[in-house]
Amino acid sequence: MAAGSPRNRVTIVEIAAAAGVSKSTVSLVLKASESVRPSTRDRVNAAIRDLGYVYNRGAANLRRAHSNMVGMIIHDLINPFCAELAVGIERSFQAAGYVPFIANTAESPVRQAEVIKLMREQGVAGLIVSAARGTPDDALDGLVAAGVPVVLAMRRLKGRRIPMVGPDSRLGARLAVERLVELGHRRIAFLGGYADSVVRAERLEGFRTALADAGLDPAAAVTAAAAPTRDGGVQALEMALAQRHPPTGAVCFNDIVAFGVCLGLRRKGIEPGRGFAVIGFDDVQEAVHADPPLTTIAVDVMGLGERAAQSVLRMIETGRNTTEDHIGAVHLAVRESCGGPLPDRTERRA
Amino acid sequence: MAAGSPRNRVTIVEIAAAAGVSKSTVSLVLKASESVRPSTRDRVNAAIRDLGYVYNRGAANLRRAHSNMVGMIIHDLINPFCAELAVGIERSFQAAGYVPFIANTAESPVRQAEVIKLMREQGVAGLIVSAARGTPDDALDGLVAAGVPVVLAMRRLKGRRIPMVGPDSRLGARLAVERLVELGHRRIAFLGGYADSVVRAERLEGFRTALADAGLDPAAAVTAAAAPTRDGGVQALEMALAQRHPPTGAVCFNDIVAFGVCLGLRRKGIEPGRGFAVIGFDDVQEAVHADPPLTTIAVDVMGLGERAAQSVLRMIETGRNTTEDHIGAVHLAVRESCGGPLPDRTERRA
DNA sequence: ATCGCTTCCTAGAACGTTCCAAAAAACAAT
DNA sequence: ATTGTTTTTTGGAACGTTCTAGGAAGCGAT
Repeated sequence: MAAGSPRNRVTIVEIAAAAGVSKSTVSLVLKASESVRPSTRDRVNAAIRDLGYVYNRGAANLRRAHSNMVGMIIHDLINPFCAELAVGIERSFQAAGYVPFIANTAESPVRQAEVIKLMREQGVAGLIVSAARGTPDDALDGLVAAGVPVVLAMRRLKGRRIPMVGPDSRLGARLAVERLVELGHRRIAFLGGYADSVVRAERLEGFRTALADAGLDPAAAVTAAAAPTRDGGVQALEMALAQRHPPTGAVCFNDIVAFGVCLGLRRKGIEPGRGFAVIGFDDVQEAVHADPPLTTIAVDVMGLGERAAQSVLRMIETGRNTTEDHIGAVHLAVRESCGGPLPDRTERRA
Repeated sequence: MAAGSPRNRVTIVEIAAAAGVSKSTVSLVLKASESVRPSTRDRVNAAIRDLGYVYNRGAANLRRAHSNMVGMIIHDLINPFCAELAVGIERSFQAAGYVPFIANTAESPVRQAEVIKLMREQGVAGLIVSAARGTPDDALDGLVAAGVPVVLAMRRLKGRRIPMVGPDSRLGARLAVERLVELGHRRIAFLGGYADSVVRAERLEGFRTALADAGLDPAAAVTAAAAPTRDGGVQALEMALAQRHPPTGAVCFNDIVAFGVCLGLRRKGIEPGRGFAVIGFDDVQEAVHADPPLTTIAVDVMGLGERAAQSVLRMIETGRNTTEDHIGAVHLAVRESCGGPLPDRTERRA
């Protein structure tokens, strides 16, 4: 029967004794080896069931080349975009027979360093890191030097050849600008995101070149940095509207900022989508349910997560470190927050 | 210098050799023992730094009574409420020197069983489980029989004496009803949540007794079950409004449902807070930023998470299993979605 | 019977820590 | 110097697996 006295686990040797075989045989049964006679296998499995045996991975990892544990370090789990990313990654690892563990750093590089240390001590076979803001560029050097496969998500580390997966920020920003230009806007702002953010720099670059290509002056465009939060969106909007020639539409750093911008507009009596066009970035699940539904750059987060997981798995299995990035496709999901005609159905994701 | 050939880790013995001491001494230094002479300690630490030693918890756990790893199993990480809970729990464990790992089950009991098995194999010292919908009542029996400290979050398991932490659902629902009654509402609905949900049953019970205490007929009140999502909120609202005597206000299963209800109202040309009163439950971070800002039952998620972590830690440290529940305090956060006068400042959390 | 060949099973040495018991070193008091 | 006491240090046996090499059983052919 189940049980077993608490605090004294059943081991492989006890199973061996109960089944009348050696511990080696039990080990073979555990890894579903071909070369053990069916009758023996059944006897062992019965003992495993009867004694309530629990496999001890810690002990096993001591002998094996690498564990089956992988880690994902997320810079802000409360952010729905990150949560979706984490879940996408987790799913792929799970499917591949690895055990994924999530840790949150809440944008603290200090905390991140601790978590990385702990993951290493725990013996992770690979790691996906969505780096906290202000992460020093050498934060992962130890890990990489030790040969642990690492893939960065979203945020790059300067001067390091660590593979990275993320959406095509430049193209996304360009698509947003093109849409607004098409709708007749001439004064377009870029709102939100921390000024020191690498991702923001990329989106801003796409924004500016698209503006130039459309014959507009990038230097004249309002760009307001602010925290990538709803509050930040409100602030950025206020900054933008306080200009001499306020913009008539905005590309936002991400959806959360866009929500804030919509909120700020309403507070000023302006209806998003009618008096002012708003486009977000990411296409989080709420975007389609927002009021008004948010026009945004859809990035297929889950797909990005799967891709990151695949990269790590490949590195683990081949033992070789890729340096190849994966820039995910993006597309414009047209909804109501930017005005203009709508597509046939309000779409969601590719 | 850093490095060390990949795939061949530095061990305690090598540190010992480098520092000219025995491995026992290195072990003592690692656990910051008092009884090692400072000069020796420094020598060892220098060797640790120079050789790039990484502690191997797997090996250590083999000898020790229990590991320092704790697990949290969350039924839906994409749900902001759950994410906030997870982060709160994580923080407490971290502060106590334990290593918390998050796993998401996406409401799948099958997945949950796998995850629990993996956590056990990994040798967790304790576990916090926010059970997936449809979890069989015996899902944790093995864990409990083996003496692993477990605390349930939010959802109880029938017929088991496993401690649980969660908000005071009955009181919360009552506070919401009392508010609406105070504002003059007579036909109040309860919207959203799966019909088979234990949490919903509790909230519904509080809703009904409060209604009865206010002299209203609980049996006459509309209660519409639906998925606890924005879409579910929209559906539940439609059901409610289709009644012969439609309600004039609603207590919602949670904030997400409430957001859906607000959305549905707008689509019908009704302004939440003016034509129809909406009260949510949980007070997720978005509630205060929603449009209109959501009146809701604030539950202090982070506090709940901390409390859950404390319980597990106590069980780990004392080796005894509590069976004591913790029902967290709740209070009404009055904002605009229910109409009526506002407090001085739009508040957030206790 | 003995020999080869499979097929199935096993002893025992790892793996990197912790911890007990006891040795060695350091110091203080004679 | 010797002794006693306290402070430091150490050998070596665990812990629960995996894995290599080889042993035992079974079986058909000589």
